[in-house]
Amino acid sequence: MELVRIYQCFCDRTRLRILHLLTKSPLCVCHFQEILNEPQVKISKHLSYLKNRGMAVAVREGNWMIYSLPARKDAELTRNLKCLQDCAQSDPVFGRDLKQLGVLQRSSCQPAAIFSAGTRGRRK
Amino acid sequence: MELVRIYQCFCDRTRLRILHLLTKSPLCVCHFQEILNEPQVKISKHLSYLKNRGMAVAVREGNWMIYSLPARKDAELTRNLKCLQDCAQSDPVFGRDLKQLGVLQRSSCQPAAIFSAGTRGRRK
DNA sequence: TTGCAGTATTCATCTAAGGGAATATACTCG
DNA sequence: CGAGTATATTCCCTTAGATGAATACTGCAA
Repeated sequence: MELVRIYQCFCDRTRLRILHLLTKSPLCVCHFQEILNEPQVKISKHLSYLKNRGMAVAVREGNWMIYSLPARKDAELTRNLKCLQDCAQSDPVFGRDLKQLGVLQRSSCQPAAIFSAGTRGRRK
Repeated sequence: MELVRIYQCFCDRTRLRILHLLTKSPLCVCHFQEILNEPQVKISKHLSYLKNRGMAVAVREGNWMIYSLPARKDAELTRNLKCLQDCAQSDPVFGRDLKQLGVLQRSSCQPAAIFSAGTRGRRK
């Protein structure tokens, strides 16, 4: 029952915000810290949790660890991520996260891998 | 964050099977026992869990307690139940549950409320 | 090398949850 | 009423998970 593992990843508020952000862009740990305004250990552990369950992959870029969604997602995950994105539109928390994400992406330092892995975008 | 509550209900295998069955028909506790082949206490507790979180409602019909999905579901729940149904098609566990459900519905005793509340069907 | 930034891990604590045995409750029928 | 059926609850145990403080690790730059 693969599905249960997905929902286990979805069933924590912090992880849900992380996953939602990941549907938009790969991000490094410190970005999550800023956007979610949560301590480093908390973010790092939730990312580990996701990685251990195959819901996220990490690549190193210098000091940064860039997390993203797995390149190949099975149908169940794809469907549920889509559903999450739909649902997120009606919850202000996710809206605020996206807004913060925009601010960050427009700001100074950006590991190159974020853009090579994800959205096209200007380097700083 | 209403969404998290939904995923908390979804993140256990037994509950997921229960919810999936409920998308098809209201059912009483003993039906879940038979279909899922799990002990009464286990079923009963998971149903309580769902009820306490507004994911199920119960009405008494004589000795039976008939559980069903709430009549009014918000958009998030509706979307996720739909997603669950889609995903369920690719997992044999859910398929077997549905088959068992069919057997039960064709068999002898049926509390009236199951049909008044849910699928049209012949009373025994 | 040293120092530092970014990240991960360890240790400890607390709480929620899952599970089962036994018991209690609610209702029906005779 | 008493017996039986269906369901809920209590008690107990065990484990997973969430969190934070402190510490360790990793790679870069001077």
